[in-house]
Amino acid sequence: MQFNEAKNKFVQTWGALGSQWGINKTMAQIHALLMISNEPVSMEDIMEELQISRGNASMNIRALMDWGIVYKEYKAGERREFFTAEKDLDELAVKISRERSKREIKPALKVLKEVSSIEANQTEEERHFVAQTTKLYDFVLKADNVLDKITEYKDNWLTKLVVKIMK
Amino acid sequence: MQFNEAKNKFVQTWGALGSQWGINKTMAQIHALLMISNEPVSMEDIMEELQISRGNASMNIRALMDWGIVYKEYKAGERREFFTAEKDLDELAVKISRERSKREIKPALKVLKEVSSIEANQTEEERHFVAQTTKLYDFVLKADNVLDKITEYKDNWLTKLVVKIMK
DNA sequence: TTAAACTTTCAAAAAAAAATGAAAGTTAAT
DNA sequence: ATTAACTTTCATTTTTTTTTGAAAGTTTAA
Repeated sequence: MQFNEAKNKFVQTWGALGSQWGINKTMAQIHALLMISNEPVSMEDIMEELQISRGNASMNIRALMDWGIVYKEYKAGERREFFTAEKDLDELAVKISRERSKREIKPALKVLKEVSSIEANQTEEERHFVAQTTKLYDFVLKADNVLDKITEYKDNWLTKLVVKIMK
Repeated sequence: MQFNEAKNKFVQTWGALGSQWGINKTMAQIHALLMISNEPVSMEDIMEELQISRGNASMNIRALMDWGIVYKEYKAGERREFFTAEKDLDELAVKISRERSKREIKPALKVLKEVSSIEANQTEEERHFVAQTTKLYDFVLKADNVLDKITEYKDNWLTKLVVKIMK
């Protein structure tokens, strides 16, 4: 396989994986592109490489920066902006975990707490609802905390986790 | 909050959470509905409760069964089919992990292995590509293995994990 | 201060994903 | 073997999500 073919395949695959996990394809592709680039890339180059419009590029780069996994860089004597991705994978995974927890898990937990706290003990149906949503709340809360603890190790959290599990 | 309001809120929230993680809304909503139901539910009832068409209900129930988290049940003397969800949360999480690993992670790993194995050491750009995709392959493989190990505990894996991490 | 070089925004268009519903298929009781 | 009761399929429609591109906004150099 040639370099260009491999590069393209990687970008496409990362994009598809993103979609499957609820991240828009272009956003994942831009991230892929920056991940494998050894130097900062301009918006122009991203547009060119992925064949996307300026608006699309701008919005998705912004989204990646909001996630904290892409950084803006300036080159001396250059007017335009360049972008780089967080290349440390431990750090990348930590940031993605934290964001998803904040944006999606925490709000869901809030709702689970609410709905599991209703006064409803009249019917078997209602009792089951409360029991099940309570279990779910406990489970999700615990999972969220575990994730938090794991990613607190920061450097090499994955390796440290492997060690803990194997012992 | 009333029971019906809470039930509705839970179903909507579970549906939204599904979307954010790449699972179609209706599929997640059907799952939510079955999770909180204390007895098997007919397709008719699912359609009625979620206000969806027969085709939509049928296809998404099928998808949930393919995931192994919803089961078909027969009631004595009843012609039509009823459905129940896997209600054990440890088991549910294990099944979802296994499926996502099989469907998404494993194929991605295959591609990562391919693209990181190209003979490309001419330019700095090519060397960086190989280095980065190799790191990514190692990382994803390790993460996938960790997930596998954790879910092998089966019963109470989450609690057991908490214990391991705290020690 | 002007203007050129660049970025962002957002209404409209396009593309992708999901839902519908009627026809085809299946099952099981008589 | 027939038919009523039910489920599945899939071409078409609808909805949702994503993308475009032109106008507005911003920044910096002269």
